[in-house]
Amino acid sequence: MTQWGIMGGMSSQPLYRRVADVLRNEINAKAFPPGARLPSERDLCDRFDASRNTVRAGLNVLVTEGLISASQGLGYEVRSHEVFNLNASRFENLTFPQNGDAYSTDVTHAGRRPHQEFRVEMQPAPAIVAEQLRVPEGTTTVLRFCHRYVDGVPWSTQATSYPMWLVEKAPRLADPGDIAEGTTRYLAGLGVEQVGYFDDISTRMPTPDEARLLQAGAGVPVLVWVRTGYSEDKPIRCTVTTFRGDLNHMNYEIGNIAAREAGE
Amino acid sequence: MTQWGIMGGMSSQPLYRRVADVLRNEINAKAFPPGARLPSERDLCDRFDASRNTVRAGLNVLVTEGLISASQGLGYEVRSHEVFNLNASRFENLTFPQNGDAYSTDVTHAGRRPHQEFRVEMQPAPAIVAEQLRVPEGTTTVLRFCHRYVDGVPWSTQATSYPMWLVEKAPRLADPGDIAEGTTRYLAGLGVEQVGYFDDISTRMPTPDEARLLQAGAGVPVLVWVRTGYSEDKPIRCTVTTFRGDLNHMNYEIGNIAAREAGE
DNA sequence: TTCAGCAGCTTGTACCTACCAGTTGAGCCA
DNA sequence: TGGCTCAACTGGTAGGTACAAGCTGCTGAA
Repeated sequence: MTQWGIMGGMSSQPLYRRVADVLRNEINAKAFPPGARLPSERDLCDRFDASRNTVRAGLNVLVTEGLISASQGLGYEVRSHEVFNLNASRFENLTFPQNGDAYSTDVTHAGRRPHQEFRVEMQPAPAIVAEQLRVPEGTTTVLRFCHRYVDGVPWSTQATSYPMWLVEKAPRLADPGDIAEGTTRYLAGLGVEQVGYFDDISTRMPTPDEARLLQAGAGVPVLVWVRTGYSEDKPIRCTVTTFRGDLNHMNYEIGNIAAREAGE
Repeated sequence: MTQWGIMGGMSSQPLYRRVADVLRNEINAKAFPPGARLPSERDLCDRFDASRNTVRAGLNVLVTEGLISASQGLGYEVRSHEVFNLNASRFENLTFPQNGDAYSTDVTHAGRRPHQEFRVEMQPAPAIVAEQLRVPEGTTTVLRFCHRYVDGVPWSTQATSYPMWLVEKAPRLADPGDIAEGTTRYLAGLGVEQVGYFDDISTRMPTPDEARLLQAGAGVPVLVWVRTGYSEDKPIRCTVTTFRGDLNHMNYEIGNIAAREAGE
């Protein structure tokens, strides 16, 4: 048996790291293509002449990196990524608002099946939202929640807050269920026109709640997209969207990129 | 001693998860504020009546979530986040190009100390870049690398690829070192004007190399920002920037948000 | 007074065992 | 044939041990 801490001499890396490195290289070299299963922990123990704990530590590195996922009874599987591109600068185009909501048309257009669940609540505004809407923290706002799925897979969760002064003008915001023509259109019909947005994009590891909702395994970060919509004189809404980072990219088009479309 | 698998009865959660949950709540409730040190593993063993392995498994959950970081000999510390906002829609403003490079002015403006290291190489274009520049994969391009620091902390790595036809027109692109007036200006002076951008933003866990370069501990995802610049008729450059996700947000301003600036 | 070195703390790596729990397929019985 | 059980795999959780290695402060010698 290998003695502790003596190390092969040729390598100063800890054993569990070497396990991770070797497997990572094999995965990247497509020796284990996406969807393939790795050998079992016990097999890897034999191969690397290491204990099960050490092999597990190595595999855990790859799980944390989002390269593989583990399931009890089945083994370790190489993750595959099929990303969805969200064009955020065209998403709710100011000059050409679509009928209905932008998400459904976008997903359907990509040949995939959208599904969404709505929920409406009145809640005190969290700090980040309050700051964007320029109301005191804790002020009541109307929150429209939305869980979105693509082909049955949880895709994103969205929560839009509207300040109370706007809800008084536009009472249907507080109705449960979707607003068929789209909220942007509904508000425009009432004389409240969105003339601009401010977007803030960040990333972090999901909270346990988010990981459960989005079915994001360990090693999958989330993209957090905060969009604040403005009328001529003040902010009118703040939408916080949380995406699974392994499934989504965000795109922005700035200026004239006619050359891009021409070439495609 | 607690017998294996029998569980306290009141809780079906594994012990290591309860350890993680309790500590996470205490951290979020500021019982351990950012920068504070957690009790040592041995102390936590006593507190939770668990083995060191189990406590370590619980702490590892929080490390993976990016909430805490560990250092040998010192203990576990609660991470603090001071984020830097990068205004990507103003960053290289098409109508008001700044003198010098945008990053330095942006960072200096925030009252912080910028530092960057340049490197120039000729390399075959990787698949993603080749697709954006619309040249065959593996075609030689000029790559300008840049490692950026803020207050001495590694902040981002940037790699800009220029197609060879452009380098023939603009030979200084292949010179080592910075281009003082900014590459955008230099190119504009040669009649190659950038009229638009396409941005692609994604997130993932860093590769081991990236984690080393950015000094990103476990549980810190990276933001990957791919900006392709277009002239009137074709793509002229592709910049891939990799940020530490815990230190950076990206902002976009779309349409008229005069109301935002007015209120600040 | 200064500083080298050690004691005593911390986490890191590595090994062992034992048992729980999910998945699958072989094989038996109705 | 259909359906059930069970054995044999998979990873998940939990306990233990030992020693390596990084950090800090005390202590004693120069």
